[in-house]
Amino acid sequence: MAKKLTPRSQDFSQWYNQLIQEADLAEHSPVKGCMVIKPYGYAIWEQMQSTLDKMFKETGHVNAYFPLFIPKSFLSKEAQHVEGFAKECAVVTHYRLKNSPDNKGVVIDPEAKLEEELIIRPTSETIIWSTYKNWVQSYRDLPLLINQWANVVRWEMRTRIFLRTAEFLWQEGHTAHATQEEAIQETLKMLDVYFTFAEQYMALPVIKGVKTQNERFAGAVETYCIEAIMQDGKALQAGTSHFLGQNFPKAFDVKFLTKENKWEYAWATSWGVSTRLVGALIMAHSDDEGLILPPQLAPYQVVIIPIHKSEQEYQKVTQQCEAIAQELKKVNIRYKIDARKEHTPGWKYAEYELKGVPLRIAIGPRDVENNTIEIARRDTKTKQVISTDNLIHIIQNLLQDVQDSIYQKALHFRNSMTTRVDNFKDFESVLNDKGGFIEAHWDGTTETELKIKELTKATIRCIPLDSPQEEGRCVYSGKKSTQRVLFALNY
RNA sequence: CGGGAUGUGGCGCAGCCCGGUAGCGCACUUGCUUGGGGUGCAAGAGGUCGUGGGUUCAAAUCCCGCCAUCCCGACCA
Repeated sequence: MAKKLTPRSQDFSQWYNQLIQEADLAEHSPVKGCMVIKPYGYAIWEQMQSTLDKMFKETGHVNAYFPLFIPKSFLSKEAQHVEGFAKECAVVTHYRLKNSPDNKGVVIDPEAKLEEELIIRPTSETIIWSTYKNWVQSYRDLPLLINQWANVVRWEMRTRIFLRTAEFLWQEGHTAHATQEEAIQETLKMLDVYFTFAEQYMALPVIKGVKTQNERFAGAVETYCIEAIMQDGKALQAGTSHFLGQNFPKAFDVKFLTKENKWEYAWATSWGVSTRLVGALIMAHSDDEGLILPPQLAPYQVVIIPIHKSEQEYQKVTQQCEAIAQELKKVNIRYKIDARKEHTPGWKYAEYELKGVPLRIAIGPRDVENNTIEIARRDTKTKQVISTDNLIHIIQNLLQDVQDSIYQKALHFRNSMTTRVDNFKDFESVLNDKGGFIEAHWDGTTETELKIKELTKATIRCIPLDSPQEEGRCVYSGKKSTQRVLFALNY
């Protein structure tokens, strides 16, 4: 092996950065915090997109597109919201450039100053609710179930490729409902969609929970989330779903007439996941040899590599590769044949391991004669020679097996990295020595939460939805508590 | 946005302390060779030394500003 990644155990973030570079996922752009998503990285995002998009549509949502630019004044209509985002907004002030007087470039044309500055959306609640105002008049117009795929900009001080970039891609759902109950149901329904997507497609075990007041989305009444643990023991928020109450409808005056002919404000939700999920996928499953992708999201589920010496062998072997590919195609398995002559098979093995392709098929002259193939799993690095009889069935099973076993592996890891703690000394030592999720009692106050954060850098990732009621004492203050919450260091 | 480190061909690095006109490995091109775990040999091509100033006869090298990346902190998906 010529190329070696820095081992995870030695330097996790260096491993992460190198993996992204070597697997050809993304690279930095000249602007701080921005990334170029390269074709292979984007292909993973496209898999996520198409899966989620289908799930959104199955739950009754439709796509639309709202503009990138938001009038500055819109942002300030919801008090909490502006406070949350003001510090990280990019602002457009002019609409024209001109040649500089010394002819050495371009300068902003001072004549072309905008009357009202435009914010580049950090999220679209304001522009969307200002639009919904015109769309909602009667209870018959509700619910409004709209999603958009878009880019947003948040001017981050400290960036990390995929996990926190200044510009990122995401989807944001924005729904309007006639009743509070329906909006809450929608919020939870979409949380479930994210949960299913994470668990079944990303093979990523996640905890459903609700955010504390302190961690809540600016402008939300309640923020729900799914939280995952990464291989270095840090938590990552993988998706959020907000019940927005009537905050935005009131700020933007979105009212409707009920059956009883009375005016009421609509009830709102919003929910989103972003390209951050690509980072989550990398950090959850991959190893020191490279990426490990769950078959459900891998751009190629199977790579086929012909092995040959003479031209005659090449013809024979690639013909067999093509025949098998046709079978894969029939059952919608995503595949790639790499018949390039400029690289040896060994080189290609290493390459596709780096890129995390779940299954690798190698076919050589001996295989053609014997009607066999060699098939190797990326996750376990095991390989076997099997007959081409019943091949598709075996591959389908293997793909399912890889999907299941990387999920199980991640689940075992999370379980082993979840520690129940009942005093602050243990809290600190577990956090320092081991990391991961800490289940502990908390007295419910922001004051205690902030104090713990100040002392340990750990935050409350969520109050798990399925966490049982249990009498206890706050791990920090010793005050009474009825439920454990999840603490962790986080991305 | 504060503290620290770094920036030399696509990638990884040496050269900088002690100024004299840029080198190594991988990758790339061509040819032969090899091909079931990153083949081997030979010949080639490729660099505004992040960027803008300054010092100097002369700057990758010394000084200052800026930009970006990485790590730490404050902030945040």
